[in-house]
Amino acid sequence: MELTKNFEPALVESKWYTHWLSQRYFNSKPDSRPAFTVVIPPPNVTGVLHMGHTLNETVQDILVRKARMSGFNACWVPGSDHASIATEAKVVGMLKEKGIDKISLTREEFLKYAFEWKDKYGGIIYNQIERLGCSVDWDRTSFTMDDHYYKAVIKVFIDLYNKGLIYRGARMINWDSAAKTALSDEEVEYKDLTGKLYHLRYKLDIDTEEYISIATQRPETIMGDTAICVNPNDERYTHLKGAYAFVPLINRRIPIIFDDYVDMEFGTGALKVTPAHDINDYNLGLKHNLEVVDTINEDGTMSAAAQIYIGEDRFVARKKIIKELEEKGFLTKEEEYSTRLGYSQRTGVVVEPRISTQWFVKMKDLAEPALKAVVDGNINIHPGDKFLATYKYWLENVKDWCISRQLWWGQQIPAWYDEEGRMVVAETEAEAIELWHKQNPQSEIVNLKLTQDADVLDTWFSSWLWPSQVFKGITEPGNAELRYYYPTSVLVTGQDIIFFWVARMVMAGMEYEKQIPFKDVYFTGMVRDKLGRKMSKSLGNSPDLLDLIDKYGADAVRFGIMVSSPAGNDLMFDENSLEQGRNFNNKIWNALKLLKMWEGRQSGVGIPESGGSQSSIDNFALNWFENRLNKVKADVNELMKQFRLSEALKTIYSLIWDDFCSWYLEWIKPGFEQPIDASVYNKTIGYFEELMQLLHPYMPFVTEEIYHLLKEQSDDLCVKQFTATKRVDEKVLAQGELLKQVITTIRDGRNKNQLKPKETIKLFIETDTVSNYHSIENILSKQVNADELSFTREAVANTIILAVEKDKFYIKTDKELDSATLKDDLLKDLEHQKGFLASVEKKLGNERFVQNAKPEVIALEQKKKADAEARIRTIEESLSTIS
RNA sequence: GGGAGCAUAGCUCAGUUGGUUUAGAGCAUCUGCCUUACAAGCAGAGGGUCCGCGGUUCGAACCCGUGUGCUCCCA
Repeated sequence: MELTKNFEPALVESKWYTHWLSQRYFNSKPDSRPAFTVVIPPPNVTGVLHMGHTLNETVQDILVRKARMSGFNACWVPGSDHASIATEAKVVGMLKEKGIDKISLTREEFLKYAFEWKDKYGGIIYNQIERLGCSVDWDRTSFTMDDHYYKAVIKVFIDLYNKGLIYRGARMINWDSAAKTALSDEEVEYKDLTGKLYHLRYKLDIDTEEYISIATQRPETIMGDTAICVNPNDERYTHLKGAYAFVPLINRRIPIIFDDYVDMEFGTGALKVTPAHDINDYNLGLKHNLEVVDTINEDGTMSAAAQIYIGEDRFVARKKIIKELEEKGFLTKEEEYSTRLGYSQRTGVVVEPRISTQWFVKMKDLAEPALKAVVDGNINIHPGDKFLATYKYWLENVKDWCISRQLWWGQQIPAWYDEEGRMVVAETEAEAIELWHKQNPQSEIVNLKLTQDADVLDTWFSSWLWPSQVFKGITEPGNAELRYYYPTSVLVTGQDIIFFWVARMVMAGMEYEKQIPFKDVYFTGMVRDKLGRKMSKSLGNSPDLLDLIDKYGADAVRFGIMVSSPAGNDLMFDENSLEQGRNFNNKIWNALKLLKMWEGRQSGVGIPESGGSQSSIDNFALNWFENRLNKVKADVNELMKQFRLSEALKTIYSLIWDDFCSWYLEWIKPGFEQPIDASVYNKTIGYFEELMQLLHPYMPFVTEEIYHLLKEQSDDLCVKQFTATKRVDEKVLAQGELLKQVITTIRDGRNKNQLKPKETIKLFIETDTVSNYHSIENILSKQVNADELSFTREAVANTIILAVEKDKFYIKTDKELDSATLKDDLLKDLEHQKGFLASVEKKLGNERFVQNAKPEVIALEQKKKADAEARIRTIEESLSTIS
């Protein structure tokens, strides 16, 4: 079979993904094996996968594939959430393009459009997950608006309401005036910026022409002022007890009130109180029984209550009001002021604090078990040191969660109202009517008409049930699948949704399953661009995943993102690392091509006894590589257990590229057109298979392809089980390291003396331990192109002299040597060695060191000393032969 | 304003209870190679005041204090 010059991913990827699916390798059913369960954090249906998702999905696939190959029944559930606000905005936009106004539709009609939209665009992310090679169980794909899921959300709402953990009330909430809905605290993003502080004077209602000045950032809210507040200890204002002032422009008469909440130092020491538009003012208003005048409509325009600029946008109105205040002499001063503004995470508009009747979840009781689960170590957070504190802080200071949204796309709140506003909470209208009658037994109404609450629930109020409801844990409590798969094994997600999702999932898990939802949480970092900016849709700095896969191949993308992704740290994404991944593919591909060349040129059976130089090479090479492989397998297992996936990948990369390709294959490579020993060939194929297996979780496509090209296979790598690691012979590994070091040192010596690769040398070795070299001398001469190798007891004249540990190497060549350079190098080395020796001697000469240090540490220092002394002697002897 | 984290080679990062031959890797750079698997490659090399200062210790990249700079979370 003719193999292409380079590895070509495109065909291979679709071929194997289709094959894996047809074999149903990714489908899971409960059986006698232990379960390894992962639920995909639901990306929302509005988007495409950005690099952050790519990292997440790759990490999950690595863990899942590794588990699947290690005796676990791996179950990875894909899915997406309905993203209430974002999706509704997109659907409204799409309708607008069609000339349809949302208001002209009924809720049912609108939902039909929304589901159509979801079916059309929601599939994009699934296609991307597939292209990445993710081994998810597609039969289990879940969506937060599926029928059973909808029911679960409603059931939980009713349950929490009946437990008194959900209540309805008027509170100051975060209002998104673009989406026209309430937001939770977590959906508000604060940005620091420089604003302006306007000093305004309010005329006092007294006989003389006297004013009181206040400072505000929001002059457009003055029409909502219902008091001016000063500190009772502020002597500037004590004479104003019981006085009134007039709001500029509209002349409303408002009282001067006294409260030590006001900071005397800030601004003018007088505060305008606008209870409808500021949370602190609201609280102040409650305390002092102030009127609430809401001057801003739900779309962010001025309301009739504002009396002026009615219908104008709040920011336009601000400009006009400032101008008018200035013209009429109320504006006395403007100053720069650094402040913080809240923006809606979903629509980007400035969030308006607004008094509104909404539904809330009481968080305190739910938070306690969620906190305990993590503090007690039942859930392990990785990297723990970094996020444990954040998690704890949030739960210890958690506030009630506003869960109602003034939207249609989502689970409609199961609360029902009669004409007088009396409310019952029930799943269906019929149940609601029944309940209403129970609660109002004296009523004689026959044809009771109830109206359902128009609002829907926050998307996160459905996502928090995810680990349990994807197995129908809420709707069919305690079912067999739930018992098998729950708690899930590990949750992989971005640190940015630790509150939105992780903490709340733990709450829901503890409340409904009485159990943690997952054993480990692995937080990936944020993906940033080369300039360190977070990749985001709005910045447009995230590359398109499918483009990257087309350009480099899925394996290379997976490699690139993992190799630069230390656990929990942000990663600077650079296409450079994908190139490295592609090159790695080719390296492996070329190793395959080399083996294919040998396939038809095998000789003999079994390794011959000592004799031919190649067979002695083979003996050592096989022995060494097998040990090396087992060592790395054990290391990789350990690293992966600790979620150090990036390091594990680097370890495998180096094993394949350096140990296997650069060293091992070169050692066993037969001479030009020479045959390879059949048993060596077969063992090498076996090693190659194991390497592919080790790498498979990271790079599934190229490894599966090569596994099948190596030889006729009866199974697929994808489900091939890892074998136990064997004991490692450290002595062989050490000998291998010595060999590598000697080869490198001699090659360096050759280079420095400008010996061309083709020029042969004669190598003399002076060593106390000749036996160390017996098994490796043939490899050595092959690798340094020596046509003669012998051992010597004394220095050889007119040679390049090199040293590794206590052994000396003399390179004899026909070429004239540059003795000056040689001498310089030796002198430099001598200086370094002497410095090193001095530091060791100083340590050993320190009485307190000898007294306090552990014996093995002292022994080590003594060995360092002896070695350094030996090296110094070698160098000095060498110098004397050059002179 | 409160809290957390980070600072090691040009870049991105390892460095696991303080002692692993006076700090390691990948990428980038430089030198030499079109050697028959691979130039998207091979063989080598150079490159560091472990952020500054102080302390603990026989011994500090590592522990403590402090300063500076950056990032994130919360108000």
